[in-house]
Amino acid sequence: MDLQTVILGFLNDGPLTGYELSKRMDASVGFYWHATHPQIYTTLKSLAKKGLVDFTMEYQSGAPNKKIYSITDAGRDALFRNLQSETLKDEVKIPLLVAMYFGGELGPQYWRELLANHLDAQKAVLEQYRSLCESLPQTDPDRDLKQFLRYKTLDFGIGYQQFLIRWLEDILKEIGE
Amino acid sequence: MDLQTVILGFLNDGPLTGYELSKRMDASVGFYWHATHPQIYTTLKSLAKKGLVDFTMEYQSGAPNKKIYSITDAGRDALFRNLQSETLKDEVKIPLLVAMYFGGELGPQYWRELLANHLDAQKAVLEQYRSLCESLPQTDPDRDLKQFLRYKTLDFGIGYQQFLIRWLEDILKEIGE
DNA sequence: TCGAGCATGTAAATGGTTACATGATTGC
DNA sequence: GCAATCATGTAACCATTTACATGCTCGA
Repeated sequence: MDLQTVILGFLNDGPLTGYELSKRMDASVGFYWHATHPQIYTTLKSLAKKGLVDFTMEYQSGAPNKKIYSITDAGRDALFRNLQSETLKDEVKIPLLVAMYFGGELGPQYWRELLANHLDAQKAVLEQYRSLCESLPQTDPDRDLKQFLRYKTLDFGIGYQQFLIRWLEDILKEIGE
Repeated sequence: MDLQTVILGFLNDGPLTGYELSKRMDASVGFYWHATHPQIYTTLKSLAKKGLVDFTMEYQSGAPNKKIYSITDAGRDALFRNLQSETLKDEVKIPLLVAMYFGGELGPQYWRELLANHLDAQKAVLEQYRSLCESLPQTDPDRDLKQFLRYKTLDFGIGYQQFLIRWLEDILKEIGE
């Protein structure tokens, strides 16, 4: 799985500019696959060179021009081939856990403060996910599998945040908040 | 936070070779910060150039030579400076969730099978963490904060796997296993 | 004798971040 | 007038992966 597949996935829902792609990613898949805008623009370029996407220019007077990208048939083939042929190995880097593993010497006061701040931040993220959740229709899998699976990826984010928050609260209780 | 900090963290517990470092990472911090062996060797080299670690050669007849790395005083300073000055932004890439977001068209049968396989794999990982957990002493934070925090990072792994497994089981129930 | 584990690395390529660079519009 | 948002990209650098490369020991 790579950024190319993610971008093809978005374009499979309809044409988008690089900018819109970037925004959309930040607001959905971005929570479990992040990309910056230079990365997106360069990847779109290389996808176009391979013929997996194409684009039309929209010239706007009094506003920046737009390059509207669409997926091609070859792109659609590549998308579903990639989605199925995945090793599905997660890549995870959580600096907080590294710091906890090595930073015992920083003392209980340091950890109380840092974990309390972290807890607040994670609660804010949970609220963000919950408000997203309200705008998303929940359907049953037989009716609309696609929508159901998308809903479940957001549900994952909410469940994960809830787990994280409980875990942090437990630690804070134990080291005496 | 970067690999340099992680390596300095390990060496702060005592001297190690690149190989031992690699093994140790795989069996602990590796679950939330992974590195391959070429990465470790090149990072050790650059840490040595900066004077944050040094090494002694152990020549072994009838076995490969060892380079045993130790942290220097400058390295220890850098370690605790880095641990404290972290932005703590997580980096996460979970291909399964991307595939779910874009792969609704693959059909219920495909997802039943894939998720069931994934569930088995995650249960195996949980067992692995649990057996690690048994070999790790659990102390209270006032006695040994360092050991307590290390225990909690493993506890995170166990809690996360449990959450993941429940989440997968729920979905499988809903799409009719 | 063959594979697994120990032990070290380099090289090439890819992936990703940060900084640079431009320029219009809209609302405060 | 300034900041934010829209909209595009390049360049330099750093991080990471995969493949290549070597060679010894020990147990099955």
